[in-house]
Amino acid sequence: MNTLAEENYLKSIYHLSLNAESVSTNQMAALLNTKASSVTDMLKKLAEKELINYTPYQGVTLTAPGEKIAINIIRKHRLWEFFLVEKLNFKWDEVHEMAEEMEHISSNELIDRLDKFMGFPKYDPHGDPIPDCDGKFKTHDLKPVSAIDVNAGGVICGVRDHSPAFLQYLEKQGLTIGKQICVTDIIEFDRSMVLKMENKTVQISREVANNLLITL
Amino acid sequence: MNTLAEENYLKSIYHLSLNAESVSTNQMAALLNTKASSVTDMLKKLAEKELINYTPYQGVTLTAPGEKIAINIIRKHRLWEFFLVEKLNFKWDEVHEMAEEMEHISSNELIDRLDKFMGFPKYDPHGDPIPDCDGKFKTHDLKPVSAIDVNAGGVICGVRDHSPAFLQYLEKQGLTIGKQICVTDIIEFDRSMVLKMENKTVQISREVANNLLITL
DNA sequence: TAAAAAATTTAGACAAACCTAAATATTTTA
DNA sequence: TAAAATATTTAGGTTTGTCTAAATTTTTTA
Repeated sequence: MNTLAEENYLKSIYHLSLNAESVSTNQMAALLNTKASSVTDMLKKLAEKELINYTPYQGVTLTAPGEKIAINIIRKHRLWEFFLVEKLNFKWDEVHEMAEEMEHISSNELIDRLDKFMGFPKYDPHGDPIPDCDGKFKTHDLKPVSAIDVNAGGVICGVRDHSPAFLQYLEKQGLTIGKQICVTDIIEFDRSMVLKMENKTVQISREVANNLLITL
Repeated sequence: MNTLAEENYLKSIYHLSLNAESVSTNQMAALLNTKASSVTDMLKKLAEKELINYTPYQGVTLTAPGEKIAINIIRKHRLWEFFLVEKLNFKWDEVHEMAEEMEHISSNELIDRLDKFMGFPKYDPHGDPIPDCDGKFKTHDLKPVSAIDVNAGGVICGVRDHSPAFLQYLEKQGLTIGKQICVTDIIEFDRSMVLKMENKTVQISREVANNLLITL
C-alpha cells in the first residue's frame, strides 16, 4: 500500500482539483504545511507510481488510480466523522483532527462494515457527501447564502470553511445543517445579511454568508 | 507525543515483561520482526526519554511513565477489538491486525467515549482485561486447561496463543469464551485431553490445552 | 576456568520525508 | 518584449528507523 504521506498528498491534490484544472506546487505546499521543494520530491515519487500526471512547472492532476485512492481516503474520513458525531456525540467542530488520523486505517472491509453499521449515511456532519464503497457520490447543488436575494431562502446543507472557529460560531447562532433560513434584508453599508430562521432573526457578515451553503 | 515505532517498542516491552523480570534485545527483535541492532538503537532513544531503564547488555524494564504509555496503548487496542467484534460483527480471529493500527489513534477523549459507548467492557474478545481510563485492570486468575485434573473443570476465559489459526480452531470446536468445560479423560500416550462441554465431547492436544485458559 | 558460543552493541549505510539555499523556468509588468 | 517578480526545481543536508558486518560482552560448556 501507500505511505501516510503519499495518501495525504493524493487527498490534497483531489481537494485542490475541485477548484481548478490542475494543482500547483505552491498550493500543495500551503495546504500540506510543507515546503515547495518537499512537494516536488513527492510529486516525482507519485508520478513514478503513476498516481498523478506531472509535468515539471506545469502542475499536477490525478490519474484514475490516484483519484480512486484519494476518494477512498475521503470516504473513510467522512464516515469516521459521522461515527464520531452520531455515535460518540462529538460536536461537528471537534472531529476533523481525529478523522485525519482515522482515515488512514487501511482495512476496506472495516470501513464498509462501519458504513453499514451507521445505515449508509449520505452526508457527513458538515454536509459533505460520503462516497459509497465504489467511490460514487452525488454532490447536492448548493450555493452560498451570499448569492441569494432578499426574500429568497433555503435549507442549510453545507459549509465552505471547516475551521472549528467558524463551525462554533454557526453552532452558537443556531445555523446548523438542516435549518430552514430566509434572507429578510441586506445591509447596504457592508452587505451583511439578515436571516430569519425559526422565528428568530440572525445577522451575519458577508464573510459568513459566503461560507454558508444552502440548497437551491 | 511518541512516534508509532516508539509506541510499538513500549508495548512489546510491556508484553514481554509479563513473563520475565527484564526483557532482552533478542526477545524484542523477534517480537517486533526486526534486527537486534535496530532494537539497541531504539532502546537508547527510549532510555534518553526516560521511558525505560536500560543498562547495555543487561536488558530493559519500563519506567512508570513508560508503563503508563504502554498500558494506554493496550487499552486502545482491546477497546477497538471489542468494538470490531461487538459492533461490526467481526470474528475474534479477524480483529488483531486492524486493532494494531487503531491503537495508535492519539485522542484519549475518543477512546474514553468509545469505552462509554460500549458500556465500559471489562474484557476484550479474547478474554484479556481492558485497562480503564486510569490504567487499572484486574486480571482474573486463570490456568491452562493442561494444568487441571480429570473431573475438574471451569469456564473458558482466555487464550495464550492469539494467532488466527488457533482461534479459528477453537471456534470450530466450540471452545469459545464463556463456555463451561470439564476434563473427562487424559490419554496416557500423548497426554491429550478429553473435554465435555454442552453434552458434547471434544478431544484436544496437549498443545491446545496449554493455550486455553479457564477460571479456577 | 579458559575456550567456544551466543547475545549485544557499535560502525557505517540506506530510504523516506523533510529542510535551506541556490539555480532555473515561467509569468507579470512596465 | 526585456527586466523584475514569482514559482518551481535541483543540490546538498538532516532525522527516523531500519539494515549488514564487525567488534565486544556475557554466558555456556568442556
